[in-house]
Amino acid sequence: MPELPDVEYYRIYLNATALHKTIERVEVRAPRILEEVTERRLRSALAGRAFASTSRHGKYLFAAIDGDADESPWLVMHFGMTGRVKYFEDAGQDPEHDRLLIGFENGYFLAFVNQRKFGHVALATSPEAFAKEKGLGPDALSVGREEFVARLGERRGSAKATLMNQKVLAGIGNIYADEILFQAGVHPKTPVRALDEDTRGKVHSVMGDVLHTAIAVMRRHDDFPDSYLIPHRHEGGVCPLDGTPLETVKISGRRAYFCPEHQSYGRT
DNA sequence: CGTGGCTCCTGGCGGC
DNA sequence: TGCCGCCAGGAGCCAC
Repeated sequence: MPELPDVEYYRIYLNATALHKTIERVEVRAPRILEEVTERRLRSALAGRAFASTSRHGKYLFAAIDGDADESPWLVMHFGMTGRVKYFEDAGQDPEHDRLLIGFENGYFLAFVNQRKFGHVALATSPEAFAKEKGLGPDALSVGREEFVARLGERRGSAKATLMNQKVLAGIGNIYADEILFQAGVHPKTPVRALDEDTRGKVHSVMGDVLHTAIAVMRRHDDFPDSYLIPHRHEGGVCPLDGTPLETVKISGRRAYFCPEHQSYGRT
């Protein structure tokens, strides 16, 4: 699940559950999720401290660690293709695929759940420094139209591959790239260079609408509007506008769903 | 710089 | 039922 809207929802969830609670225990259940940090170091960075606030950049979730901060006062989480965070009280509620368990003094726990183990947990100096080191582009939710249009301008690849390139723009993955291009009326294989400025601006505004809507849908534990491509994004799915059968094509090794009637190359 | 292939993992599904 | 290959909301690495 974890593209920008999902991670933003997890961030809000952490704010509502795991802040300002002293950490007592840290248990790494799947060492391979640790990125450039040992269990020992993670434990010493967290034990006796508490999370003070959260932040997000693209698909990365950050939690600030309070106390006399050492050099790496931020916990970093990335979920890969599967995952979430879960706050719970009884050990019996420990979710499946719990790869990192943080126990608080109040008896509650926070689990980093990551079925496929493609996720990572790390420590960082700051979200900004981390994003810079990873070469991440600006966050898709806060990038302005000017910058968005300018960043696309330097590119040669397809619209979908470019939207999913975290170095161009951080936060968009396979599902939301499809949704954004559907709503913007752009065929996923359209070379970015073939998009005129109006169309790029349209993609930018649609992107903002889609991301905000997706976050709201998650907070309400609701479903996407039927006018969205997402509910129809499956084998045999049809365009919500007029029932045209959706088609698929591989881009960057991922399957792109699109409507052959409403998504075109060039102008829309 | 771009794309496609392969890889890391786990699990669900369809086909035989 | 059992086994097998394929696919899944990510991304790094490599060859071309």
